[in-house]
Amino acid sequence: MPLDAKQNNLRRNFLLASLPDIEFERVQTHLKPISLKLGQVLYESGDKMDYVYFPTTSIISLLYVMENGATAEIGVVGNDGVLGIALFMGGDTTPNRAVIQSAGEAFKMSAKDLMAEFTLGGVFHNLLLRYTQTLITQISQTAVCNRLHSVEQQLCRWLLLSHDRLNSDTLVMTHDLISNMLGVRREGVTMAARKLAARKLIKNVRGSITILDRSGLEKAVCECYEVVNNEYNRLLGRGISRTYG
Amino acid sequence: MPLDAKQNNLRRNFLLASLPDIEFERVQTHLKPISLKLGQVLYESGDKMDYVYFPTTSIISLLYVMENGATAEIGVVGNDGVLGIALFMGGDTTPNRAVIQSAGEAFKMSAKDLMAEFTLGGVFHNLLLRYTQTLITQISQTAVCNRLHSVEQQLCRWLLLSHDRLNSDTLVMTHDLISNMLGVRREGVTMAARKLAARKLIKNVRGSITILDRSGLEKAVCECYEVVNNEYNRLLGRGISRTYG
DNA sequence: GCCTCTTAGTGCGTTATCGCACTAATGAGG
DNA sequence: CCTCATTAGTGCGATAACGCACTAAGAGGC
Repeated sequence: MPLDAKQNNLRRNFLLASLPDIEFERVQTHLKPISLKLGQVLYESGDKMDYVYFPTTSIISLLYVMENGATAEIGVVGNDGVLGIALFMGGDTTPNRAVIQSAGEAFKMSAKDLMAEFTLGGVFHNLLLRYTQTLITQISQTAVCNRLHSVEQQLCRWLLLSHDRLNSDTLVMTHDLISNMLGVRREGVTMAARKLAARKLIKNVRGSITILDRSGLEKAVCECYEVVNNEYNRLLGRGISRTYG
Repeated sequence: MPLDAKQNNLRRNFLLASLPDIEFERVQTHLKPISLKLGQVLYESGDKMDYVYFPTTSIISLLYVMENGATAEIGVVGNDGVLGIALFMGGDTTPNRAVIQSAGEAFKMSAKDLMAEFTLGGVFHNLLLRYTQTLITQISQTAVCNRLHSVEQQLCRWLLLSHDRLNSDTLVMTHDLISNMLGVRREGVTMAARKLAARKLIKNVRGSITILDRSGLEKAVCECYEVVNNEYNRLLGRGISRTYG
C-alpha cells in the first residue's frame, strides 16, 4: 500500500485520526493493514493477545460464550475504537470472544508496540483510556437494555450501532447470527425484524437487512442508544452516530 | 483517628493494601475517613466527581436510572476496589448513580490528589487500571446474566457479591431495594428469596437476609459469579471471594 | 432447470415475569 | 399496649419470550 493511501485509510479510524501529528507519525509505523472476513475469530476467551486492532471498515463484536454454548454480545467495536483494551488495562488475556460481525479492513499493532507507546503517557495513552470509558458505558447500557427492554427495541439498538460503523445501509447478516449477538431465539429476531419491516423501517431479505428509514428507527429505539452516543461524543468529541455527529 | 489505626483501616481496602510502601505513604496522606449511610447517594448521574472513594466496610452500588425511573445495577464496589474510575479514565463526570448499598466506612480522596498520583504512572496507576478491567468484567457479566439467567440465579449472584464484601452474614436490605438493584419486581425477589429460604440457604426476615449456607448458594448460582471472581483473582492476586480467596 | 443447502416464517404449548390490587405480618413510637 | 407505617406475601390475568417441530422460500452448484 502506498504511504499516502495508508495514511488516508488510517484516518478512517477515529481514534487514530484524533492523534496529534507527532504521535500519529510514530504510531503509524507500527500499524499493518489486515482484511477481516465475516465470522473470523480474532480472540477466543482466555487467549493471550498478540495484537490490538483498529478497525476502519470492519465491525467486531465482543461476545461472551456461556458454558452451555449460549452467547450474548456485550459490545461492539468499529472505526470508533480499538479491539484489545484488556491489554493496556493490564490483563494480558481477553475475557471475551471477538468475532468479525461485518467484513472489512483494519490495522493491527503488536502488543509490544502498543505498550511501548501507551507507556509514554501522551495523547495516545489518554485517548485509549477515554475510549475505554465509552466502551464501559456501552457495556453498561447493554446490561440495562438486556434487563429492561424488549427484543424489538434491542434489535433497533443493534441495527443502529451497526449502521453507525458501516458505510452501507445494508448489513450482511442472517437472523440466526443476530440472535446469537442479542442472546435471544432466532425466531424472536425474525418476528422483531418483520415488525420493523411492516413499518417500512428496514427491508428484510434473505441474508441481509437494509436500513430504509434511519430516523424512524431512532424513534423506535430505547434511550440506551442515545446514552451511549452522547457519552462517546462527549469524551471523544465527534459523532460516531450519523445523526448526532 | 490515630495514625496507626488509620493505616490499619486503610489496609482493609485491597487496592490500598496492594500498594508498595513508598506509594502507600504518599497516597495515605490524601485519604480522609468517611462514614456512609444506607441509601446515601455519592454521585448522581452526570455529576462532576470531586472525590473518589475507597470503601473498607461499606458497599456501593452502581445504578443506572432510566427516564421512566426504572433502575438496574451494573456493578458493585466494596473493599475490593474504588468508586470513581471515570475520573482517571478521562470522563470528568460519572454516567451512573452511586448509592450506598450497605452502610459502613470508606476513605475519600480528592479528584486533584488522585490525578496527581495517577499521572505519576507508578503502581497506583497500573493498579487502578487493572481494577478497572475487573470492573469491566463484572459489568459484562451483569449484561450476560441479565440476558440469560433467572431472577433466582441472579439473586444468588447478588447475595454472594454482597457477602464477599461484608464482614457479616446478615445483609440489611429490603426486598424492595434488592428489586431496584436487580431491575425486577419486588414480588419477584420475594418469590426467589422464599425459594432459597425453603432450601435453607438463607434466612429471610423483615428488612434483612442472612446467609445460612454459603456453599449451597455457590452451587445454586450461575457461572457468572465465578467468572468475575476468577478474573479478579487473576488480575489483583488475592481473593475477594471467601471461597476462592 | 433441478437439487440441495441455507435461511426465514409458522404454529403451538410452556414458562417466566409482569402489573396490579389486595391482605398479612412486623416493629417502632406514642 | 395499641396504632400506623413499612415490609412481605398472595392471587390472577396479561404478556413476552422460549423450545421445538415443521413448512416455505431463496440461491448456488451441477
